[in-house]
Amino acid sequence: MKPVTARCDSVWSVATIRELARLCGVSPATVSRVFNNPEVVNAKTREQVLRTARQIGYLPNESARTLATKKSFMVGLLWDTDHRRPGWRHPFFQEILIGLKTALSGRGYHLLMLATSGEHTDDAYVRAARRHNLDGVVMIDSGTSDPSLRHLAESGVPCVSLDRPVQGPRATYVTSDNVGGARQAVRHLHEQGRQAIATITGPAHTRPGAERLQGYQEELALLRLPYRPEHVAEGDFYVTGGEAAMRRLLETDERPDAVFVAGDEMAVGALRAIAEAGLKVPEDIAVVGFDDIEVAALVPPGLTTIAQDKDGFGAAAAEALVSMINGADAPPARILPTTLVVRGSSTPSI
Amino acid sequence: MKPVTARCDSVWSVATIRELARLCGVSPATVSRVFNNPEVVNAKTREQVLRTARQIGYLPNESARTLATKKSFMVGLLWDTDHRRPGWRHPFFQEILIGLKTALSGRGYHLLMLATSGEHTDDAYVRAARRHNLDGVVMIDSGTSDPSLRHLAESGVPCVSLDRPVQGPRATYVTSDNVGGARQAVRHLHEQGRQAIATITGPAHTRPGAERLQGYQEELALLRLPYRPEHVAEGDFYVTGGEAAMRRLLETDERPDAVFVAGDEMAVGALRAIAEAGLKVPEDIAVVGFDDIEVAALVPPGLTTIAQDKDGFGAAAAEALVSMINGADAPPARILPTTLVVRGSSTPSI
DNA sequence: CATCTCGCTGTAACCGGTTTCATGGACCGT
DNA sequence: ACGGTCCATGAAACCGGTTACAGCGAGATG
Repeated sequence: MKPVTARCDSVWSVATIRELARLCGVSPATVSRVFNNPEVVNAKTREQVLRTARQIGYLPNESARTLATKKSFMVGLLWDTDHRRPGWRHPFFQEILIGLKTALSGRGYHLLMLATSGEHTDDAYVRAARRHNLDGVVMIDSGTSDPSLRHLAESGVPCVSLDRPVQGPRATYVTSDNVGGARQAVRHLHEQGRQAIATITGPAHTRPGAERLQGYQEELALLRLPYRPEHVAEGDFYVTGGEAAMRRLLETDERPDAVFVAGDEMAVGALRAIAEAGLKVPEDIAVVGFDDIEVAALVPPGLTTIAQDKDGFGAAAAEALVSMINGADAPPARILPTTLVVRGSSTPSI
Repeated sequence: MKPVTARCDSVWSVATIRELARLCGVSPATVSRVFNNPEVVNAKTREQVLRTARQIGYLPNESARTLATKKSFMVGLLWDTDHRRPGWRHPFFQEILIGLKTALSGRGYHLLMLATSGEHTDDAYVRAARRHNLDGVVMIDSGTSDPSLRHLAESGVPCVSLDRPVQGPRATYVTSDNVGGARQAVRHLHEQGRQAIATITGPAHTRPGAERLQGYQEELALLRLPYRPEHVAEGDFYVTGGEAAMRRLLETDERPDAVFVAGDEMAVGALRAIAEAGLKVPEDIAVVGFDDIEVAALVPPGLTTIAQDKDGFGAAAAEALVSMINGADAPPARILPTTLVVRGSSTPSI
């Protein structure tokens, strides 16, 4: 017997359905119908049941309900915030989370942030998800081992992944138009008269990192600007990585006069490195970030950035998930458009 | 019949305990024991059951388990992120959330972010919490109506509230030493030679708002500095409120040479208002914030601030909760110490 | 009046676990 | 050979809902 086991003799969930039924002089089945199919039960009985239920504070037990119906009205969030992998302990996802919660909440679904209960195996999350009869799953940073996740996605559970493609009968993903956004950024810098446009990328193995680099390259080509490998520095999506990457860029033979940074956190680091080098933004170097997280607006001179539709992420994820839960096939991936937000870091006029 | 109801014919939760039992030629009871009291079952049978379980991918159904044991290993998060009340859609709580999740996760508890399922009554959260056999509850911004929350707290469910006192047999709260922190801030400003120290407070009806004001007043008195009501401006804990409040302070007859701002978000707004007025930080006005959220380090010239122990919040909340879940009485409130973090906004030397 | 329909309700099985209690056998000492 | 422990296990009730199916009475129809 585990010593941890608790004694919880509280008034937690008082009345059962049978008790309520007895008080009303009806059968449990009728009470159940009052709550699930109100229209099939006689108006008079229905009222009486509802009244009595209110009086004794009856609340249906969701575990029992889930057991019987196999619907939990819970959506799992697979998000490694701890251990080894840096995960995405990133402000962007924190900002998304609330939107996601709100969107799901509005559709009647709870959001379960799963624990791995100590067992740090690769599929701990997946196992936890399956145990709980989750109606669906949202995955943030599916850095979690691909095999087990694929297993999850392929098992038919509705899955929505953020920023990373998944395959499965009921799986889809939502992401921003990273390529297009990067191109917007480069084009904007070019329109400001910049010629030597460098970039700081995310880790190459991440999807957004790769796509934003691709957009950068595409737009350079389109604008017939030369592509210089030494003007590409890889960061880590965080401030320090951006700072380090910027320093490297500043040491190159031909110093860039603009830099597209594939994440606002890194852009803040870049700003810092530039200031440290005694250079001015935007006069000496223009900077454009990506994400439009809160700091972007707050850090002087104001960070021009490619805004991701953060509320859109949550909304799109919730919508796709719920439609699949209701039996629809997996909708195509949602690629959310990005918006250029011009602030002081790219144009002197502001 | 609701049209929303879904068809989920997937391989979700395949095998039942009886099936596994049959395959092993034992009774369901034995299988159950293998997972819950491994030591009481014969080593040989145990191994065989475990092996077979692995083979067929058996996973116990948590709903059934919860139904039988009344333990869900889930902790509810009561957090109004949406509707009317501005709630605390605040970066500080986003930063805390991850710590909380991690701390609970490490102790084997899942975190359930409850939906109010459309019914925007005051006790929607409370009702939702009770239905789910939650082992405990964490409340962020208990702006949710006091009566229903009190009901919850008094019903014996382990409750931990953040930043707001609660009463109940199994209820406690964790908060920062707001009074002490505010005093640190004022003292620090005084040590920098400032004499006219103003303050921007949080909304008066919030606990942290009130306490930080109190600390400000106490320390002024201790330092024998005059208390001027016109040097107290109320903000809303967000950037815009801080900005507006600062403008008001700048219009007062005797312009302050320092300001203690009861929240970093507001402090950023204050910095902006000061810059707008053509004044310099820290030369003309020194600024000290509260929270030490991420922006504090990033906004020039660096915001001196009173750091709250964000990881400590999550850890303390999880610890208190779990101890109560395990049957302990409510531990006394945890008042976390704050730390002065000196950056450029209060001292020219840095 | 017999029968058919329809609206409402009850009976009972079931969802998938846990747990109490009883039991059977092995082993021990006398 | 016998009674007493102890260990390992099984039978069955239970947790609190849902739901297929059957039944019943009232009103409509032939």
